[in-house]
Amino acid sequence: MDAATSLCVELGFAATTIEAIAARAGAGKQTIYRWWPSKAAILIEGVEIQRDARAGFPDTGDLRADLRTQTSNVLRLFDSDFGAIWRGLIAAAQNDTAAADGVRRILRVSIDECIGRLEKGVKDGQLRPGLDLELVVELIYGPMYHTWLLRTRPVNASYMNQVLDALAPALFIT
Amino acid sequence: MDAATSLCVELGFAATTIEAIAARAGAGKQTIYRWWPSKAAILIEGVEIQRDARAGFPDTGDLRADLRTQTSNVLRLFDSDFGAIWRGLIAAAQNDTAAADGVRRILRVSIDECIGRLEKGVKDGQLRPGLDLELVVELIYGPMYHTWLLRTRPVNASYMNQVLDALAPALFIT
Amino acid sequence: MDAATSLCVELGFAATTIEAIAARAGAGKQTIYRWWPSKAAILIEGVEIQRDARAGFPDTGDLRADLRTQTSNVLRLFDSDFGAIWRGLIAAAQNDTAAADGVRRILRVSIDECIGRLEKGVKDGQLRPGLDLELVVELIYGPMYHTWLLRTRPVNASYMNQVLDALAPALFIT
Amino acid sequence: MDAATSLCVELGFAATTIEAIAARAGAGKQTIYRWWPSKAAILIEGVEIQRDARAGFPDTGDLRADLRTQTSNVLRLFDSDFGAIWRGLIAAAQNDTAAADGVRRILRVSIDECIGRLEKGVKDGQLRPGLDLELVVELIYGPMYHTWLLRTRPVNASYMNQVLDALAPALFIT
DNA sequence: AGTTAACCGAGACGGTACGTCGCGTCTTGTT
DNA sequence: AACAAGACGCGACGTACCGTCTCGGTTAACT
Repeated sequence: MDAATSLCVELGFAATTIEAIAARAGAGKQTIYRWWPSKAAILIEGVEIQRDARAGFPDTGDLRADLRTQTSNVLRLFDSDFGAIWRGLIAAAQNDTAAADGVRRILRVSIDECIGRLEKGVKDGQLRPGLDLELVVELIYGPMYHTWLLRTRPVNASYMNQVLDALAPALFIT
Repeated sequence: MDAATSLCVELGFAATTIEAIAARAGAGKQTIYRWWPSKAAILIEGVEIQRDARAGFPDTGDLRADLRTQTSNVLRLFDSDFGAIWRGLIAAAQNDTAAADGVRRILRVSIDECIGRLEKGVKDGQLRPGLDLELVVELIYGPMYHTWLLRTRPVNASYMNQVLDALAPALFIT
Repeated sequence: MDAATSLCVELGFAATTIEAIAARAGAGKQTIYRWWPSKAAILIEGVEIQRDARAGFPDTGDLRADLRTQTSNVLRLFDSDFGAIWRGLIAAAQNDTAAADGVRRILRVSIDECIGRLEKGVKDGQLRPGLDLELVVELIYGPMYHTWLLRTRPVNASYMNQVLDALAPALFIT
Repeated sequence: MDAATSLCVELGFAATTIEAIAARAGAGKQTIYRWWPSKAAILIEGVEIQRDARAGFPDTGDLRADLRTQTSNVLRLFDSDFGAIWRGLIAAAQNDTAAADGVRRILRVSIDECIGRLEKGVKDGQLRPGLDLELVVELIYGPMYHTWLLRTRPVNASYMNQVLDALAPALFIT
């Protein structure tokens, strides 16, 4: 009954209760507990399913442009209903090991997709060789998450362009 | 009654209740509510007081070394009791505007301190001129928070050295 | 600050708090506690003062008529604001010895006034001699309080006339 | 959980809290609230159950003797644990409509039992015909409740004998 | 006239109980 | 057999008052 993610969108993560999810889903609480150990687990599964539906990393041959496209897509996602849920899950992960595992599992896939594209960039002679690509992902997405989670200033496409431009001398060839 | 931060350290942010804080502090619940609107507010005040006690940014004249020193100090802090509280506050900030304001207020000071040191670095000819220094802070601390909050891999001094080294071509002169 | 009896009238005895009395009286709570040990004590004093203002038992020479007049007056009192307070005090007296003393003190005066009139009735040859007059008071007022406190049916002047008529063979001479 | 009436006996009505009742009953507070709206409601139900267990009015054929027996029984009850609870309930009824309804409901049964016996007394030619029997009940029990609730003097069997003797000319034949 | 003490309003304090909410477990009746 | 429905023991919530306790500020009395 992932239609219960709707509650999370309507009321926010914190105000979403398992009781309400069960009621909204027309299910008994027990049934919920039979399938998921916690509220976070339900939403993680929801996110994973939705994620599988969404496709991978763009590849037009121009790495820098693709990174711009992809970060812009991610930001659009963060601005949508998904953003509220993702925020809540990251928050939950700070106090709940299981949630942290779920969050990490979700991120792993996205990071690996990104790393895959970066590897192609190296092959294409667009990305400096010898870089720890996991680190490159963090250099790019770190500022985004920092600004998005800590709300120090608005995060949008132009912000990410600034980030990518600033990182350019460190990452890209010519 | 900031000695109630001890509970947060012992039990974690989520398991810390205002009831327990009051009991530990030998105070009535009402007294707590008279002074702070929420658990987060108490801890934010505690963090701010402690922060005021701690000093500012190192300045040896060598910007890169100072950044290494400072990030290393911050990481040590994150590994200490403070880390658990800070984690909890950032989590709370995701679902609570007031907490978010407090977190932002705390961060602002640290960021401004960092920006101050970066400005000196520009004057000293160690940092590239023309950079948005707020952005530079995010380039440096973004990866740190990303990795620390999302727990994708361990964060330690050597990790931050990697980050600074990777950023070097983008930030530093020669 | 017996103007605080107004609160009792407005909100009922149970909902009247010493805090509210103090606020309404424009006094500090401490000042209230300096003068009275409890809410009941305040109201008892208020009742006593008001009682002293009201006069005694009617005496037209016709005992039966006087009893009708007096019971009717009492009932009118019970229907007024005083009734609500008196009800509350009697209730409080069930769980509070001090309140019980106050209630008994107030009643004593009224009962003695009634007994005084009854004694005159004996002298006048209207009341059977040899009766325990305290008991006679109870025979008359007992049904009234029973019906008023337990609310088994409406109490009004005609009810009291029935009571007096029914008691007549037991009390009055011809 | 009528075993919670024990608390009322031990501590008195006023000092009995729903919290303590729940604890003593080994139940959650919510469970108490699910079944009864207030402390008074619990005790009323307890009294009603106990009342159903106790039998009705004695009938030896001698009305006056039966009234003596019954009032004496009632007084013994008032002196027992039940007395404390009944006192508290009558007190509560003064400020609480629901409690008043409960008290009235309980009384109704007893009054009707008494009226039943009085009717037989009329048939047997022991009680004056033409009396409002409801009123007769009040003439008998009114003094008892008056004296018991207002504590103007001790109530005991000999007191009730005095009452019945005094009422005799008004009520009984020969 | 200046100082001092008593008393006051205001309201913070440590508590206790309130009535509500949601937890995770359990029982019951239905399909 | 799995399910919805929801009761259950529990624990924390945030609120209301309790009775006690400082606080300043204002009188009033007495040097």
